[in-house]
Amino acid sequence: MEYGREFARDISQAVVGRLPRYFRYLGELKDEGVTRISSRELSNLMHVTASQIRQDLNQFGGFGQQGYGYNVEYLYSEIGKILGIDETHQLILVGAGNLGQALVNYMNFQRRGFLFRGIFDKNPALYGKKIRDMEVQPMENLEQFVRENNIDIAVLTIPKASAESVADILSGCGIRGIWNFAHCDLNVPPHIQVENVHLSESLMKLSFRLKNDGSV
Amino acid sequence: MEYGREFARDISQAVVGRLPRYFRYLGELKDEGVTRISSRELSNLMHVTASQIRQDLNQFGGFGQQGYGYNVEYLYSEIGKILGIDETHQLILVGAGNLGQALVNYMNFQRRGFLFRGIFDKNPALYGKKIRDMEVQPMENLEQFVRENNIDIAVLTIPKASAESVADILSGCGIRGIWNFAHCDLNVPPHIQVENVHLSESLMKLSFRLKNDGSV
DNA sequence: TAGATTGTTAATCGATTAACAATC
DNA sequence: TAGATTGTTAATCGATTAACAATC
Repeated sequence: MEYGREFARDISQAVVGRLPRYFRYLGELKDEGVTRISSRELSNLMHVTASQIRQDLNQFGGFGQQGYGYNVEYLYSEIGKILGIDETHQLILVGAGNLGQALVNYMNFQRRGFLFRGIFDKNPALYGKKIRDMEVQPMENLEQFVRENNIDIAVLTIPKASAESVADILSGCGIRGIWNFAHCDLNVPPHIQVENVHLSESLMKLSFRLKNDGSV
Repeated sequence: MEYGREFARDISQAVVGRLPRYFRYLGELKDEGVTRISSRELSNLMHVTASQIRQDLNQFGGFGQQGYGYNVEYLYSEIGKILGIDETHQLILVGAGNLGQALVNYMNFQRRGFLFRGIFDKNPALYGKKIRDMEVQPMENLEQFVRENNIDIAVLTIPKASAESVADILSGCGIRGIWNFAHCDLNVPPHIQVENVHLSESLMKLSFRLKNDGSV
């Protein structure tokens, strides 16, 4: 089956947020050689209700079979398609600091078809530095590079001060999504998708729970 | 005002998830010298409803004043207390790979009172390596170090294969929270808080939106 | 005081769970 | 076929928004 625009407009963020986790569990089951699983078994494994699993999956179609359950390999592959990771994505890194370099060197993304094609930084001291077979380029090259290499996704690991202006440049040259690690929200046109990873906010949530839920 | 256990049990995750963002905006307003703000103004800035802001804040008390709005500095400081970042936290890093090293070198956490005290790895080649004035230690030292230094939070940047066993060790020696970057869910006793940062899942969500919401 | 804006209750909306008929 | 389990509708629950009286 093929997935795309037509139906997905009204998939709630709650559902989208759970899909990668289903994908992860199904991948592990597949690796363990499990061939079929019922929503009930999966619910025990994942600590969510079987109802929710069936409800979520049925947003995209009937992948199961009454009396049998779900074929693990098939469901895994279908969710992969829904998530769009049956296709490869072209990435660039903007901001070659510690975090940026760590992300580029992180092999797991490549395995899923997220391929880094270029690295940019405004610090001249880094120009030409090789990180994973790519040389850090000056920001001036950014626009042309994105156009010429059909880059889909820009990974933003720069200080918030410059994030907004870089996002503007990116928006203007055909990028489709921004994976934003800068500590700010980005204002971009609606056809550009932004996924934020706000690490300090994540740490603050943990801090809150330490203070409040901790040691009952 | 002091915050803590007694009331916070029933604060929903939705609210907790928004607190750090309020905190960020208020911090910026404070830095800009803004002294007061109404829920309506803040709502325009943050693109959420004024109702939600007032509703969220009133879970913790009445911080505003009718006819006036909220005092920025006061509200900022109160949310800081609610989040528990008026106190310092003692952290260790477990897993001194690229990502782990990047996190340790990231100064922003320190600014908020999250202080790295030790670094551990199971790779002997790294023992003694200095990262930000700390030497990488063998895993054997972990338990004693946590106890002796009153470590609150362990940052887990290790492969999923060893994550569960390390989480078990940590659970047993007085750690209170785990900031988990490993690609798996952790089974820990209920008094231990886990905050997951699943980077590949975040990237998959972006991929989904690229495929589905993209270019209307 | 009059105007503004909160704190809070009530109404709405959406997401989760339960139930069960359909069906493999 | 009988048993199991889905797909899907209906019921419940929780979160968001609207409204407004209280009050600075």
